[in-house]
Amino acid sequence: MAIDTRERILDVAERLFGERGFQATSLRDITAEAGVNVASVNYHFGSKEALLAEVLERRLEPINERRLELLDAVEARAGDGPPALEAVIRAFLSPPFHGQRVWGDDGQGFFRLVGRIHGETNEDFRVTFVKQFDEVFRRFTAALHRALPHLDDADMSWRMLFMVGSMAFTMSWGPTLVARGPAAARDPEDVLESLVLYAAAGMAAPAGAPAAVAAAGRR
Amino acid sequence: MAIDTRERILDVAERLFGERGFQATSLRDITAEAGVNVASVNYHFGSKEALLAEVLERRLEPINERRLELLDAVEARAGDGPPALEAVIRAFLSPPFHGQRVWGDDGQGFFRLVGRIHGETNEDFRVTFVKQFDEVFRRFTAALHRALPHLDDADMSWRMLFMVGSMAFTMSWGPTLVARGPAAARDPEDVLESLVLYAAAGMAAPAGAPAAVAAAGRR
DNA sequence: CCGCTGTTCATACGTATGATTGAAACGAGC
DNA sequence: GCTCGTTTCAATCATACGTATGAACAGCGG
Repeated sequence: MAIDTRERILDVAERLFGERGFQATSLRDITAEAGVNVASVNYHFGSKEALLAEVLERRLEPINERRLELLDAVEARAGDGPPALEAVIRAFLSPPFHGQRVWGDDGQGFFRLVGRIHGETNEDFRVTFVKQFDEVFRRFTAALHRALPHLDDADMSWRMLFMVGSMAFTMSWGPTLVARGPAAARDPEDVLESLVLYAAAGMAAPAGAPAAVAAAGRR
Repeated sequence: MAIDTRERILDVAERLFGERGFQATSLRDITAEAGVNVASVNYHFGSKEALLAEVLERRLEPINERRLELLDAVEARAGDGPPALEAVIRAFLSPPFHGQRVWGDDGQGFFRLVGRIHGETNEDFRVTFVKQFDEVFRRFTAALHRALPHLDDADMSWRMLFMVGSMAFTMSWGPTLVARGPAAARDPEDVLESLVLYAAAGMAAPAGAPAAVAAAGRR
């Protein structure tokens, strides 16, 4: 049995949090499925919230590292000129799609959890969660600004939100879509490609006019 | 006091579900804040889940109705030709943004709830939730297919998922972004406009090639 | 063989939850 | 002003939760 209690807990927690959500998963569900004692979670992690934090960090850290690596490469390739938009976006979007079963009909685990986490937990946790992405966001915002000089700060913020939204939503609902798939079953790699094309086109769209102007000129 | 217990419960529930999430909000929180008895929820709605369903339906129904109305108008205007892409997308995206305070620094209520709901609750609830959109999805899928004949079914499904993701995410995180706003404070109408432009450009992006081909031709 | 350290265990604590009950209060219609 | 269906209420139910406790256990250096 006891290969590594800690690891077993993390694995099961990742899967269950992903399948049912954080609040809806009890420590007893986790420990029962992992074949360990209830107390072991608090022994190893301190609390349920701390367990969640660790589950996320275990995966997020390498992902964000990889994002920065890829961005470094893209920027190096671009030299002094603006980086290639599609390449920047691919650097941001691809890491979560790699290195793990993304939507095996069972687990999905982390993939789905990340999608889920965006909507869940309290405001405090959101802040903590966002902190993990601080550097990533700064770097990518700067790179995108160079690639898309026609966007002001506000436009850029919103469009990045749109992009992350598509990604998060795909993670959360992708498995559902694939399962009940209306002809949508596809390789994760293809979906990633689709997402990159979509985001790149959206990002590159002409800057929005203020509402008043847009309303006047709309039709 | 008792203007209408039912309505008071719905209002408070909408706000609290939006602020804290479904699971994290207890019936006692709701009833205390609404100034009604705990038992009244079960009396009027039957269960906590049924309350959530009613909260959603109360807002979603008019929104989806409005979507279809707008789509009717767009299609009528197009006659036999393909409908205007941007107009179709605006018909889909605009209704949730209208007719309510969208991100007053307090409430937000429903707006945020809708964003939240996508990540929460169990798989069963998701199915029920999706059902409400059956007709809307069918109609809009068809319209988009006419506007974008170069997309196959799979592409279309995924891109609609991307679009909905941007929308849901904007609803969920928009208030946070605006509050802690890095220069992003903007009129909801402007954000909607931004979102429409982004989605229209993304939707109209060239069809994705299968991964193998894309990988070969990527660089 | 001891005692130490890190881990696992069964079990219990206090609290909070969603739901239910049966009686009280209300209010429209006769 | 009484009646009867509807609505509200305080009180209670069983259950589930996250966490805490203290004993048992294993491995190992001495």
